[in-house]
Amino acid sequence: MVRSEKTRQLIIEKTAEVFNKKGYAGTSLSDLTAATGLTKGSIYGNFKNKEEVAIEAFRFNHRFMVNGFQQQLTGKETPIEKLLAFVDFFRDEYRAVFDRGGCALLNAATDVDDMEPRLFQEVKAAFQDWRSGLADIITEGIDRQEIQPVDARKMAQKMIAVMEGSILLSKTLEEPNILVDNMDGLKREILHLKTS
Amino acid sequence: MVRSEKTRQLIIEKTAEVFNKKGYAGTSLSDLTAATGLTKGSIYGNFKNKEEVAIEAFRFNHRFMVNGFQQQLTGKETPIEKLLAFVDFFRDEYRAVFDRGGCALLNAATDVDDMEPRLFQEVKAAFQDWRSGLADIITEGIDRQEIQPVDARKMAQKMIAVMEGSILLSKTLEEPNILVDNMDGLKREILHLKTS
DNA sequence: AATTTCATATACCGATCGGTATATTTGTGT
DNA sequence: ACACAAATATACCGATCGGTATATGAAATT
Repeated sequence: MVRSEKTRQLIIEKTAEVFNKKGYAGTSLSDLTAATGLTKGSIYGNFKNKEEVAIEAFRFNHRFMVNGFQQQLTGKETPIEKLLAFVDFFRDEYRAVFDRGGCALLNAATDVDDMEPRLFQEVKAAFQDWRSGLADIITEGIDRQEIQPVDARKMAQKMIAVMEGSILLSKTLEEPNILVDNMDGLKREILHLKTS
Repeated sequence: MVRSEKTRQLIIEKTAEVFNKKGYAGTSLSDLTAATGLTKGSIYGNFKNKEEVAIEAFRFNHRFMVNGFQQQLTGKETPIEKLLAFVDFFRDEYRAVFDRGGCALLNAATDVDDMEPRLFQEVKAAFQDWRSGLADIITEGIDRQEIQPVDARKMAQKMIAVMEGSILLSKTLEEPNILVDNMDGLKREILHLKTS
């Protein structure tokens, strides 16, 4: 990796958490220089503007979560197991998520207004991908006759809503148990989908 | 109402939507003067600083939702009916909520970092009140033997999570049906709590 | 109607904002 | 060792930030 690419990655990694915690408008360029130890000149030598840094930072934060999902998914064979793995990521890794400022999708979705359309599209696409991924797993389970014939997309949307809403409430009230309890409830709901 | 008090109310009413849409850091004083048609001098004659305007704006936005709940609750007698009324507020009035920038609690909770501790405490208290209110209704239902003996607080937390998460997803994907579907699902869940 | 009081507008403050032109440094190939 | 290229730092830009002192205006008191 050439020098510039290394610096670019450093900037993304170091600023991702700041953007996630303080939001786009709330993060200034001096926040970025403070977080990276670099100067404005160096940042603008590697990025077109603040928005581009924010987009890459969001992608990094999103990838962090996707990687967490992937890790929980390793070895899981059945669709039911896979669905439970998503829920377990938040249930078991909430500390890592909270320490980084919470779910990047939740934060970015509320933070971004119409002033940053590119970032908004990123967030929207991320949610759509997540929904598709979950729906595909559910559909596979239905095809395999391991899951009752439900509306896969609707079930996926409900799961995302419970997960995101629980993160919000749990983090705001500073009560991790809310997340744990709700994730346990969601897992029970998933298990009830099994064809018995 | 004296003149100053009227102006104060005008500022709160006109800026509440701006704060809800653009967030605390994203809302500048020129946004406030533009929204009100007043000048900085007038605003600072009625408020100590920007934070104080933001706090009152949040209270206004919060009250807007509480009023909506109250309206849906009028005439509802049984605990089950009351719980359904909360869900129906979002199900049926989502357009009003979305037009104002979404749920004020959701927005403020993610928007506010540790830089605005007073505003954060407001949001936290609002969530706690909401949870208490719902839990009290559920407890009443259990006492009346109209609702199965569940953990009232946990059920309340789950309801809030589903409602908030659904608003987030529905608004971000610009698909109102997500909210409608999830609220219908939540209502079914509530009805299943009935002692049959 | 004159006076006083209180609210709003004007004009300005230093600081910081996002961004850029240019100088300096760093690493690399010869 | 030297020259070149690429990357980072310095110094600066106009604009806007949140906030304030003061002037102007409108309402209420007498």
